[in-house]
Amino acid sequence: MTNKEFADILLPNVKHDWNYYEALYPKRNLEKGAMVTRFAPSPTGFVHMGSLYTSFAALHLAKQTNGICYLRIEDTDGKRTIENGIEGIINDFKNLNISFDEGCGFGGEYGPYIQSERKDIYQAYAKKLIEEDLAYPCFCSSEELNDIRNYQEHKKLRIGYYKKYAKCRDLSKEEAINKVKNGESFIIRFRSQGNFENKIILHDAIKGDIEMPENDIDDVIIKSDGLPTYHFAHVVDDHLMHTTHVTRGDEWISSYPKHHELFKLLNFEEPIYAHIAPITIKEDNTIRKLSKRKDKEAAISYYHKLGIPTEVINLYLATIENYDFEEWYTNNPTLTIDDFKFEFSKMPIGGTLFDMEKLLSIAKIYFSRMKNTKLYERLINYTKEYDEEFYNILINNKDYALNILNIERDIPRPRKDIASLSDVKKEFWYMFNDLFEKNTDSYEEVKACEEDIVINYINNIYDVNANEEEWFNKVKEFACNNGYTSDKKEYKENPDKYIGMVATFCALLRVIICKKNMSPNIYYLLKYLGKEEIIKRINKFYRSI
RNA sequence: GGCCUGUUGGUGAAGCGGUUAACACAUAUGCCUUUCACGCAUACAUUCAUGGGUUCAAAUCCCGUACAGGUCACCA
Repeated sequence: MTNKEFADILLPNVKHDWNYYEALYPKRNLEKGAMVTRFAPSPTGFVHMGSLYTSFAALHLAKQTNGICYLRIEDTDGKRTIENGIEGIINDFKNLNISFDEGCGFGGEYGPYIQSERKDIYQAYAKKLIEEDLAYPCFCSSEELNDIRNYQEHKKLRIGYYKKYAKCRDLSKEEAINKVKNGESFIIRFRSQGNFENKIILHDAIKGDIEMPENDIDDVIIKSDGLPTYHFAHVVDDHLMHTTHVTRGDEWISSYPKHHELFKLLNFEEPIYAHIAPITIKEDNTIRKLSKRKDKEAAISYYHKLGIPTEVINLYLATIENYDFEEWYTNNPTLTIDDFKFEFSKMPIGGTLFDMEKLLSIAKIYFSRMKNTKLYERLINYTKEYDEEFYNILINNKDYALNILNIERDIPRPRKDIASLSDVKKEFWYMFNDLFEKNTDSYEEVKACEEDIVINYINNIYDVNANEEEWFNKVKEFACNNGYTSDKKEYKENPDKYIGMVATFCALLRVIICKKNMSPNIYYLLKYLGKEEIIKRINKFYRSI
């Protein structure tokens, strides 16, 4: 029996031979240096921080080299695939405004991009290996495999299906065919040519050179359901789709020797690998990968609810992805992530602890650079979904709201007190009369003078049309004539002679207006509120003390 | 147990044989200011997990130890 006949019996329903697929997927016509990358998730859940982080690198590198980044679905394990998993992933990316150049849900010439639809392709290449005597059927049951394993463990041997422990490796074709005819189920393993004593080197784009032993394990390539294992699918797909750079989690490093050998046995050119360290989290003093199941901050929806835009998440991911991104970003306030040149060599080698505080601080910078019109627009979209009351107020008072949002914003060093869209209300609620009336917070502590003084100031001194400098000079003059001083030294020496400093008077005005000791420049607050409302608030304040 | 990786302040992180050990977040104090914020300044690693070795010189190179992480499936 020839090897070809043997292969035909083992894998009988293969439509095409591997040469067909080689011709079907010709080399890509891209400019020199263009990277072809991919993001290849399993459809086991929604897109989260971790997947975003990994896809982020692939997307950026492809984009900045005028290459291609595609989306491939790795669903060769039917048991783990969840319902609507594939649609879920595609929708998540679309909602995040992330678009792949090609792939599942995005079109392209190198599909199908769903592995379960590529069964014939994998089998064609498995047949090639069988024909070349580089793969063979294995009939071992899981019990037998366990026995081998236990024996190896007991004898403190290296664990695995290799050399003399590979029971089916030396089965003759006839023996194998008999078993097939008896209806015994089988899988296909590749016949490793490696030697554990030899060393190979993984030239990783992120981690540098890593030396490890050559693979000598006859790993499974086709499972009993006819679908490939990850290892085989990876090698076949990335060859056929002409991936130049494989970005994936660093948990794959230890299977590199297998992949290396498969590329060699199949005579494929090996891509460059970039193994990405995970984003981690500390729990009970141990460090583990950020988990979409356990960690609320892993879910993108968590940020959506808070009103933290995806751009902020991207900025955060960029700062951990390349160590010099953050500095670049602060020095280039007008540029965006797309203008930054990412490099594999600047990615972290070890896992990075997730830092919410850092993310929020990035959010503050992001919002501080945003124009009031854009902020308003974002706010409308956000409150429409999460805060109907505020939404209506914003819609009905657009120009006013725009003014409020612009306080200390359109200046060289804008305030940084908004980290999320939900913070806007927390920051500015008191500037909306409806919200102020409803508010039940108590006034923060402040040193008050007689009510008459404040009323007198508003009625007779305060001028809505004054500019900031005139306004302040008048406040100062008025305060000094009414028991306050502007002389710090003098005040320190004779504190009892005065109600306080000019600052004390301003603090009083602030608390009267917004109940809080912290707010943007009072000049603007007074101006936008108007005399009538200010007087109302003064009355309210003095009634409360 | 085998194989692989990492260990620099509260956190991230630069550093690649000679530096006062960058920078950012956080924290604290001070200055500025009408308040808060912004901004500015200062403080926070006498030292780079640890023990040895190489060297005139080591966070940086080598070896051991400890700790942490990954991986050893018909899961990806």
